[in-house]
Amino acid sequence: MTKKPFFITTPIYYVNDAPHLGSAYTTIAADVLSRHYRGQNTPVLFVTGTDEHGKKIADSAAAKNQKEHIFVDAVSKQFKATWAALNIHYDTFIRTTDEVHIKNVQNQFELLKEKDLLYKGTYEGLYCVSCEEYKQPDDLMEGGLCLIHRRKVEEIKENVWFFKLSGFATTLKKLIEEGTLVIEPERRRNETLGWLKEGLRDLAVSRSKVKWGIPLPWDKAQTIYVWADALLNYHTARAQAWPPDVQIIGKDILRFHAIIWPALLLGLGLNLPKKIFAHGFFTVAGHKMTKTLKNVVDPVALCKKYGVDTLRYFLLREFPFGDDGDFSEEKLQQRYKNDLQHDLGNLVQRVLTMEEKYTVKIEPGIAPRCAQAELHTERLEFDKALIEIWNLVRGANELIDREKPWVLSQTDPHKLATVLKTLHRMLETIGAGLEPYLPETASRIKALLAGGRSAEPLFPPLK
RNA sequence: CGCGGGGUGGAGAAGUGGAAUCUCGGCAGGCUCAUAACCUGCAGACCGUCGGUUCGAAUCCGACCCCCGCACCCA
Repeated sequence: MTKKPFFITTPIYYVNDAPHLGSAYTTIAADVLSRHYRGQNTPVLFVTGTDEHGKKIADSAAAKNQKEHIFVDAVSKQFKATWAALNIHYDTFIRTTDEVHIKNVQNQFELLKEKDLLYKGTYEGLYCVSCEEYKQPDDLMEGGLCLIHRRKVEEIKENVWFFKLSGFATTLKKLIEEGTLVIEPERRRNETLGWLKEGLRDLAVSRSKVKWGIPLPWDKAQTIYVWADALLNYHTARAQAWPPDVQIIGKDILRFHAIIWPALLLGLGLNLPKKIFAHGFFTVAGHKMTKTLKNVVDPVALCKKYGVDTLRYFLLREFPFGDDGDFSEEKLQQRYKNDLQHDLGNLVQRVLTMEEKYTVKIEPGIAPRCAQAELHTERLEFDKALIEIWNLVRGANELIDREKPWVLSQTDPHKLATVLKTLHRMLETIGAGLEPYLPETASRIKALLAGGRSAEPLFPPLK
């Protein structure tokens, strides 16, 4: 019997623009987790992808004078290229324009209808004819003017299909409280329970005015609401791994994943994901990262400048996954200089140099694992896992200073060999522990320890 | 209004009843195997405010002040 793969998902990313640091953050975290499990010989299903329907995307395509499918092909490709640049090893890349996904969404909607969970109702809202979309009262200027077009929004009604979300509040609350559906960090769980306590409203799950989307099978004039379409991607990708073990999301989309998504699954009679983990957000040099501020950070550019592993390290080390934090290139450089270049890079260099200089030959061994780090990784405490590994790095540096191999080489060759062997093993442990986080560095360390030479230091000084 | 989170040395954080910890930065010293790296030590916080519980509170309780997020745009 084959073991059910450990099923990890990221959200599928909306392709109305190129990938940015935030999507990279989520995806790197998922990659680290899946590399960790693969390293334990646990089969993994790691799914990511792109969300390609909806009016915003039709608009973005139109702005470029492109057909929708041409546009989404291009951006989706860009996401794949970004993940390749970031060393992300996913198993499945789902696109919501995939034929198999469209079929699946339509089938699931048929099923919801059969189960009497959909009904036709009236959606009312403030509509801007120029934007062709509904506005929230908060999004409007005084006098009910659309911010973008400065024209008065209209109160309109349309007939759409509703999902009976309201009926699931009690069940969801129970499932979350008893821990069947785990939501982490705890504050996000509390937040979700708070929403449930306030009660749920039924959800409009079709749109009569959005053309670029999946048609409702029985009412082809309407398309399926993009979030319902998008959430079902996880089910399309399921393989033999249902349900997901961990679904990593950003805190902004908690409501969709902690409420709408499980309600849909309950409605469909499917098992719920075991855990939903909502991570925090970056500010950029203290400011919210938004397109209007033009401070959106391009992860690929950072990789080119500092190396993939530097970016992966910084993002996961700088602050706890789940908390908010701040990104700045200065901070990234600090981390590079202190942690990677000086602590780790220099340590590897000095140990290898001593082995060579004092002609001590050390056979490759089986490195003890860093169990503490692994435990933290499984809890998605990536920063703590890295701190554990760096405690080993620091420990090795301290050991060198304490034992003074350069003295031992004159006085006690036997002890010298023992000390260098200990250090060598420590580096093996460090290298292995780093594999999920810094895969490139880990394999370079491994090669160096096995006797390979390299002219290029692990982390050269920044220019 | 309400709900959720948060306010700890110059900066960023850990710490949920019992000698205030870590990293960066600053200062001083040591070492020479090493990528001007590494190691050691020092200075620096009355833990948002006020009040309470307790032998004892950053940690529990109450009030208040300030910051951030909150339903179909967004990792």
